[in-house]
Amino acid sequence: MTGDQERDVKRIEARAEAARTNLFGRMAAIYAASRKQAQDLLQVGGGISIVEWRTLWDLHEGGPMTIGDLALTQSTDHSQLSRALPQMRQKGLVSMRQAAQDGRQTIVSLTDRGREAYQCAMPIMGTRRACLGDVFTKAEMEELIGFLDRFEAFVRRPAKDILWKEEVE
Amino acid sequence: MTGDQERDVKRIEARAEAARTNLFGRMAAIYAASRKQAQDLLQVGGGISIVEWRTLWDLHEGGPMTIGDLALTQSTDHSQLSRALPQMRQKGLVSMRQAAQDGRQTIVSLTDRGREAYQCAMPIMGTRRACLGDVFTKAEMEELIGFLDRFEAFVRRPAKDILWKEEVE
DNA sequence: AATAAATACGTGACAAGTCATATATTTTCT
DNA sequence: AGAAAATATATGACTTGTCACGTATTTATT
Repeated sequence: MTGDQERDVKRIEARAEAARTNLFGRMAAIYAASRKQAQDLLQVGGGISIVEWRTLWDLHEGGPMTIGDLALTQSTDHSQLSRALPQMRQKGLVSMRQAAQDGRQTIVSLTDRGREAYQCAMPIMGTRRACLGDVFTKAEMEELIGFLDRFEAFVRRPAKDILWKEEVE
Repeated sequence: MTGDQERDVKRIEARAEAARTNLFGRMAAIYAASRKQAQDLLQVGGGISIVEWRTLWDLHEGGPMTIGDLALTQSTDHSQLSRALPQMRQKGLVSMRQAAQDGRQTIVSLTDRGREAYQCAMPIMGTRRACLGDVFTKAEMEELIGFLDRFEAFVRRPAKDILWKEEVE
């Protein structure tokens, strides 16, 4: 009974080591670290948020687009943009207008001030990508992206599929 | 002027395609999907949260440990555990007591009910890992983990390092 | 021994995601 | 044309993660 209540450092270390090879757990920690690094960098690059940076970048590269386009490009929920865009408009970074052809859509465009904000953050975020390019060769990066494609396909499977599949076997 | 205000579908599609090879952006979307899948599965496996599942699992494998041990094993902030553990104790899943050797520490242990909750969720989460094993060979998985080790080392670099490095070059 | 520094944990505030639901506008069907 | 279905966006509620700061306890220093 008492033995079960004891803290066993070796056993705990073994557990931590096992966790290192758990892809799901690793993704959580790695993404959290990646996000924090981006936030820190953007603090230097004009004090904008990650969502704002993505939006400036997408609008700069893709030109004016709807909120749905932005959500699709960023693989995120449109609600995140619904919340961020009014603030960005207030800061003068983007302009928004109802689409002429389809009144449900909102067309978002970069303003001059938005372009300035992009130019301010871009070198910093570009440096980051350049540094990442020193960590992986082109071939390795392609391989990693390929792995991630497969992993993403897996995690997008509905929970049902995963449970059913095992039942059948 | 008007041209700049037009939504250009081809250009937007090109932007979305470019985003596919952006590791940072991909990580965000993939982890979000992974988390959602885990939440859905845990809904079936006893209705526990991800933090609760991790904690049950770690305690089951690693035995009684401190809150700090749990945070380290899960590579997460201790605050997350500080919030989750009182609820878990209230549900009767874990017991907590002040460490004898060090009064600052709290030793967390699995209760019988906690073991039951683990046994309930484990088959489902185990099935998930088994299914992932069908997606990657052992060698591929090792390679992927190796890539992630390197990526993690990169995203854990302080923002300063990344900016300074480029200045020097 | 007394003080200073480090450590463990609790808690408030926030960012970035998710979903569900509501509303306005289009599109489709009869 | 009118009704029904689909779509685009807004919004509230929630989870998972971060940091900063406060307090209690332990360890180190003088």
